[in-house]
Amino acid sequence: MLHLYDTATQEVRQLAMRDHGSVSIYLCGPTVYGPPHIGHGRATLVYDILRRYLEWTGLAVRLVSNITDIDDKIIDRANRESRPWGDIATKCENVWFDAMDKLGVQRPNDVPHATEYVDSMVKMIGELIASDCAYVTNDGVYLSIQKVPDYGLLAHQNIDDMLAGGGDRTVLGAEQKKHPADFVLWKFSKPAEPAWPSPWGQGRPGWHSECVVMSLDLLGEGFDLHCGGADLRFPHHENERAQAVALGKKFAGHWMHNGFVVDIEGEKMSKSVGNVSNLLDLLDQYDARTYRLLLLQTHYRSPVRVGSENLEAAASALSGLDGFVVRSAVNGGGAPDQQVLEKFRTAMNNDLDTPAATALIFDSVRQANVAIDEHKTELVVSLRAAVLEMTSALGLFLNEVHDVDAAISAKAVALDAARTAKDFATADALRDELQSLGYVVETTKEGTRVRRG
RNA sequence: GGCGACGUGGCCGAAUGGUUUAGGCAAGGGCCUGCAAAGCCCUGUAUCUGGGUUCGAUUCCCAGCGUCGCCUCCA
Repeated sequence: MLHLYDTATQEVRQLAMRDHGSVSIYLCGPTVYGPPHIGHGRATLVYDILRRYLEWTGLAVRLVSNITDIDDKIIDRANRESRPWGDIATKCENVWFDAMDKLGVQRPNDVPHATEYVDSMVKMIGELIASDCAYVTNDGVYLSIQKVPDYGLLAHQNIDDMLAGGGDRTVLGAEQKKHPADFVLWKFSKPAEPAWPSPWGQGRPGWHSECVVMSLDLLGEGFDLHCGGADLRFPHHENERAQAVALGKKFAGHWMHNGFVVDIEGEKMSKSVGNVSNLLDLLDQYDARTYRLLLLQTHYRSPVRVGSENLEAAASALSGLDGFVVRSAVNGGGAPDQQVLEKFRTAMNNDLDTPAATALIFDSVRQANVAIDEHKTELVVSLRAAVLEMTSALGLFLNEVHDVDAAISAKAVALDAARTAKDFATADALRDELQSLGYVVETTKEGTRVRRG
């Protein structure tokens, strides 16, 4: 059974399932006001790997991930560029899913949008006011965190301590709030801003409300797992939870947070610092699988440097795996080595220990390469099948087919002919030509094999 | 100021109270090869500093130094 670190309890514990045989997961999705950066790529890849692995073990997974399509930043950009805010949200969402497709990240089962849930949020806020957990000020409706007994559970800090520090920061709307940490559920709109009706005045929902309403609507109370980047732990997830607690509803049973992508200096990539790298640029420069492999070689809770050095190293490793799959192709299939798969499960069930899992894959490849030389066909077949099984469980799909066109294949045939005729000058020229075109040229007894490097 | 994470070989990155401390990339030597490439084999005497606990610590405890994160929009 899968054991995962739970941010709420600060321990690795078994992921309990509300419904036998299926897992309900809510993942906080993007606010669509700009291009996705590589940090978004990490989060989505981590949870894509989790999802694929769970499905591989035979579980049914329902993954809900939202799109925040109304937010101050979207409005700001719309104002700056004199464009309709909805236009920005729609375009950014399209760019987002294009990037996800390229990354090989599967679509969530449900993609709720904040704007589709405004009525539900208004209803929820009404309930919170009715139960005296929320109150109206001159600029919106706020949740009173003092009504939430264990507020600070995910932050692992009591409110007083949190407020004691960071005193140099301005508290938004402080003069109207009952407590500095109270957060906005509904923001009254200014003229010309997008607005929805509510009993308290025209406005728009606050950021933290949508996920509560959508997760409870689509997954129901007490769903299994809530995940997102470590920066969402507080205040976003804390505040989501606070609303659910105030409503008297059972919320997520387990909280999972992935670590950051950091820059070359080791600093977190952050929009406010301005050191973010565009995910689309990375996808232009590298095979998308390279990023997935790099992340697999790092534990999901550790920070990871995504720079050219690490990406190049992962690219070389990936090339080796692709080469293996082609080299080890033999006629007739076979069952995967069960011992290897058992080790794989053990690693993955241990808080998604993908570094150990990838080490196992590389070990299996090496053993299989030895078996090829020793003509131990059965072993080759079972190890190869295990490697393909594991990599596909992680969403790392290896190139099983030669992706070379006829002209290139013809050169490989000509190269073999030249070698047979001991015309090494011609053979070397052909090989240089192929290599300069970016191909890896492998000489074997069965003939020259050419593949993309 | 509060809370938390971390400091492992040339680089990345796991694990662990003790005979043989993953894996990847890079490097050197070898096998193979017409020569290469790919693959395989071998090599590098890695655990921030100082104390403590222990028969024994990289691992546990304390202190120090350093890095990073959260406390504010952020995956």
